[in-house]
Amino acid sequence: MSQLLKSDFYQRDAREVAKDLLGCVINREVDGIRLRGRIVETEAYLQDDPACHAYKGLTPRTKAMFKAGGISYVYLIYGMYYCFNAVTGKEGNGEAVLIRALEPLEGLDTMAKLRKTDKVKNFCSGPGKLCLAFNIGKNENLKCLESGPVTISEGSREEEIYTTTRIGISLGADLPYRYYLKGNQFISKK
DNA sequence: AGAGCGATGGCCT
DNA sequence: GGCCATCGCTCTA
Repeated sequence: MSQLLKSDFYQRDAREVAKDLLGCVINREVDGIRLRGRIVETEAYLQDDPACHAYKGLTPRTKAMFKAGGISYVYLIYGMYYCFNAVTGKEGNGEAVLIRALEPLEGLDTMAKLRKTDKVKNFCSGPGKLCLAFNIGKNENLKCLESGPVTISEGSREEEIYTTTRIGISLGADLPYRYYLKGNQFISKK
């Protein structure tokens, strides 16, 4: 079993963490079954960035973002989907990395049930999809990424990193804060 | 392959 | 009351 990422990994600029998370592995247990997925697509959100939930300051929803890096920030979007973020930076900085897509590694049968599809490429190829596949919801908000219930461990990356603008936002749409692995089949969008 | 759109609920003004 | 860091279905081609 490879090493879990430590808090100092997360307590850096979200853009650096977003790139370094590519190739790392998310671990989760659902009904005694181990689920693992390799991170292949991320987006960085910074406090001085108008697309960031923390842009307007601390609110009940965004309090996780202002804590020290190394915990989760999970929120509900469009009334029906959750998005999973790794909080980054020092305490008091409102920033995080959105995990947008995973390459399924282990527990594919469970993912198929949770996603109600047999198409592996459709299991985790989007932020809402991967939360369904890993059964991540509001209970997983504000949790330590080293102790769980969701953890992230070191991985390997041989692919080149592509950098583009972020998906699904209007403000800050020109900022190049989206990162993904070149040629990977499990990203949400080219 | 791609555009359009409805579902659905919490947060914030 | 308006706005979403989305998804899957339908329609057109």
